Amino acid sequence: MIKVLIYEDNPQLREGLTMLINGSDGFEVLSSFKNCNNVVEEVEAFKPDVILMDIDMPGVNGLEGLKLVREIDTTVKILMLTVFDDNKNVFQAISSGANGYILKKTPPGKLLDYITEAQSGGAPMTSSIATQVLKMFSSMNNEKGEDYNLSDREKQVLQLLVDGYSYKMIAGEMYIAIDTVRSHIKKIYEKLHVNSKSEAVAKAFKDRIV
Amino acid sequence: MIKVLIYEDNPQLREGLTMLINGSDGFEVLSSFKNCNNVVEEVEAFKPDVILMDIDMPGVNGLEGLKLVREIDTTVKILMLTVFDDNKNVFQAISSGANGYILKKTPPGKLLDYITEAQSGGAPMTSSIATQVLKMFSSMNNEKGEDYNLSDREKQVLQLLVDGYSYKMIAGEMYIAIDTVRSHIKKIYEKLHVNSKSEAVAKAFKDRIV
DNA sequence: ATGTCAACCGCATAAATATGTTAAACCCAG
DNA sequence: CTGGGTTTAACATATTTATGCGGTTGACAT
Repeated sequence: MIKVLIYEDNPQLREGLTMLINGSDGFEVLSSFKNCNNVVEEVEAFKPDVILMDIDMPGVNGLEGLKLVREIDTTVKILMLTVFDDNKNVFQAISSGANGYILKKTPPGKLLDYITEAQSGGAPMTSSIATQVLKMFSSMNNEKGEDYNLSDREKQVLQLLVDGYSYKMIAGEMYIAIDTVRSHIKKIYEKLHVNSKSEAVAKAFKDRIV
Repeated sequence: MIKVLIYEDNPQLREGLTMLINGSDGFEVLSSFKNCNNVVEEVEAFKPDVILMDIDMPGVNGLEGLKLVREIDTTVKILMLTVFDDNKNVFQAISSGANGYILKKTPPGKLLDYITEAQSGGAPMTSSIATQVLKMFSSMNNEKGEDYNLSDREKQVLQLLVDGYSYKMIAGEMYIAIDTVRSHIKKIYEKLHVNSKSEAVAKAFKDRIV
């Protein structure tokens, strides 16, 4: 018997979900709520296996609720429910520890599958959500920005700058004169189109030069 | 009719997949190969809708094959097939632009669903894979290191430093005196245990304060 | 009421950085 | 062998940054 808790502000949908789940063998809705205002106490009291959590709710919304629950319980499975496959929310939810992310238009039969899947350690996702997740991932690693074609020596200097070295320390580290360090850095600034050390460092991080 | 190309070194499995797919309405296997040695030419010649790509193959393996195909065709759907839900490979594959990642133990019926799903823009994943993907994501964003408990104003100053502002510009932007900016920055340095602007910027990036 | 803390501001000085110009030595490709 | 890029280096100067000290105000908690 999978014990479910529901958070959903729309009364019709809340009732519909409750009936669907309660009417199916092996599932039981412990209770349902229209917001997350007391989510911590409720989860502690009911000890559910799976939580269905709407994203858009008045009061404490689903994303905040998710974080609150995760602070006190890292094992309960949490399925986020939403109408839109909105990039920002998806990212937020999965980095906060949601176990799955499904659209409300999911057919009832599928929903039960998803709950079961979540309960047994899976990560159910509507395929449009999964697509988003993959896109995020590949964009995170493919945007390696322009190639500023820094020379070897310049890359080395930039690396030391990023590590917090002063000109003097770089000169010492690289066995060259401080004026040479200046020369290199000026060249680096030209190539990166910046004009201060901290801008160069920031750019190095952003464009993953380091 | 969804046109499929198969790359799989095991002859039994290759034949099995071909028969399964060819024997189903709406699917057609254009051809199948035991490695990716000529993958570019083959994809260009057959113009498939979906490619089933095994990961472990002698010669050019599936991950390399994936990259090669993506260099010449960014629209064909590529489903990776594997025996293990190995973390490293999953990461590699999705950052190289795979559309889905499924285990070989997937039942035949499901496999056809997955192919259809991929063809229509979805991102089919076995649920164990999906779990991995979510885990990767949350681990990437939860390691935010210590909390340096910067005040609101200090965070704001740090943000502007990261954006490459000088003290003077920050003063202008925040409508405060430059000496106040100095005060804030000194406090920030204390809290972050650094003693230069660029170190602070680097730390801001590393610890995801920004 | 008293203490703490964030936020604000000023003055002074030393150190670091940014910018400019110039130039020798080297290697590589056309 | 000539032009281009890299690496090295020096000199000069203006600006920015780092650090020290000091201070007022207002909010908030004990």
